[in-house]
Amino acid sequence: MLQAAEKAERSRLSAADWEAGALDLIAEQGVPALAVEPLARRLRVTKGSFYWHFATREALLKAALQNWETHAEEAMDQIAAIDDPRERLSELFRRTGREARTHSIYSALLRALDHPIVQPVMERVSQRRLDFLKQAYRQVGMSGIDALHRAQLTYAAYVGFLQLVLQLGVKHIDPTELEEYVEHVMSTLIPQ
Amino acid sequence: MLQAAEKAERSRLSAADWEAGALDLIAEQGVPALAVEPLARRLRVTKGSFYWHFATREALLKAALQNWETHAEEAMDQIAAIDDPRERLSELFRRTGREARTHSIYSALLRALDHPIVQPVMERVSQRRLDFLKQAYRQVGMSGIDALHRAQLTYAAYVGFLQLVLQLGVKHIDPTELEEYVEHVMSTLIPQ
DNA sequence: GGTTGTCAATACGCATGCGTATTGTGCGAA
DNA sequence: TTCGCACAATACGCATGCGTATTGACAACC
Repeated sequence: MLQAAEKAERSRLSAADWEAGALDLIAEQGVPALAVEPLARRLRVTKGSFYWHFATREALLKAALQNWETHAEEAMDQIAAIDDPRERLSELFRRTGREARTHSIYSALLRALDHPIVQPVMERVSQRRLDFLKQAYRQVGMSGIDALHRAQLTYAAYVGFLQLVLQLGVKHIDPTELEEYVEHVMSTLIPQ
Repeated sequence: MLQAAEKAERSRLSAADWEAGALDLIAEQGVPALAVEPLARRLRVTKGSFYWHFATREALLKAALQNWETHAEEAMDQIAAIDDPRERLSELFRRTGREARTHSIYSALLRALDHPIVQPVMERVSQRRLDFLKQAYRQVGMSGIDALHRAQLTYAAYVGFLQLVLQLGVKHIDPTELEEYVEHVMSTLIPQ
């Protein structure tokens, strides 16, 4: 993180710097907080220069989400490379507890699902993850319909977990407590 | 629903009318969409009269959330009256699929968890529901820590489900398909 | 039938955000 | 050295939202 801050040291900014700063803002304060003037202040310039890089605020949002989506897909591909489906699911669950930034952005995008630019991105990412889960559950022996439902249940649990922990702080992310929770989730959702 | 619209027929409005209209707006477009001037237009008056009833926009939000919280508690109390814990959990799950408006508001509030007025309300409601779930799981024979984790998992699944269905429309709320999903969730989360 | 209380309209001032237009500046290439 | 490109600052106009101040209207009550 702080990608934006470090670049801000340099005298001049590129489009990539603005995109990184946009993701920082989204992660910290959500999509509605991504506004041109506040972001410009953050990057120590005025908004006058922003419009050299992007036509509109929406263009920046689109570009930033594109970056994030690519990053999210790469992370998925890594896990998908694990052969044993049970091991793959475990790794997926465990990673959810870590990688704060990626999940911060995901959580922020969840809260902006009604936004016309955010929605198609989330639709694609969610569908990929659901397919991923469904396939894994099939490979551990569940029927098609059961695998689909279990995938939906798992994904819903993931989404709700993010919402509750990252936003509400229901539990204060005590690492060992989190680990125990993840173990419970795995033993409940992954058939033996 | 349409509580606001029907009242709008009358010549003069009360604070309760503004609160009902506020909840309508929140349900339909989320907390950020609750603004004085748009709401006034909706109610066919100008904002000049709003400030006779409420000191600030925040005061309206607070009052509206108070109403909702009371309503949510009453709904919970109804289910809590069911003796058999398994039956109680089933009823809870099944109701989630219905009652669109209550859950629309809940979903909207979820997306506004960072708002200082929304947060304490959601914290209370969430804690009550978690306690409710935990107690039910204990009564069907789970240990304290397992019951807690299962309650958290259940609640996260509920929250995620709302987010995905109401906002993303991952599945288009086909009633029979939904029923099957709920059955899967129950058989997965409620121990036999 | 006049007075009062209750709601509503109008008209402000202020802040923030978007997008545009114009001008300025520094660094690398010619 | 100078020219020009790539970024940046300044200064607009416009829209929307908050909150205030003032005046208006209508019904109930005396």
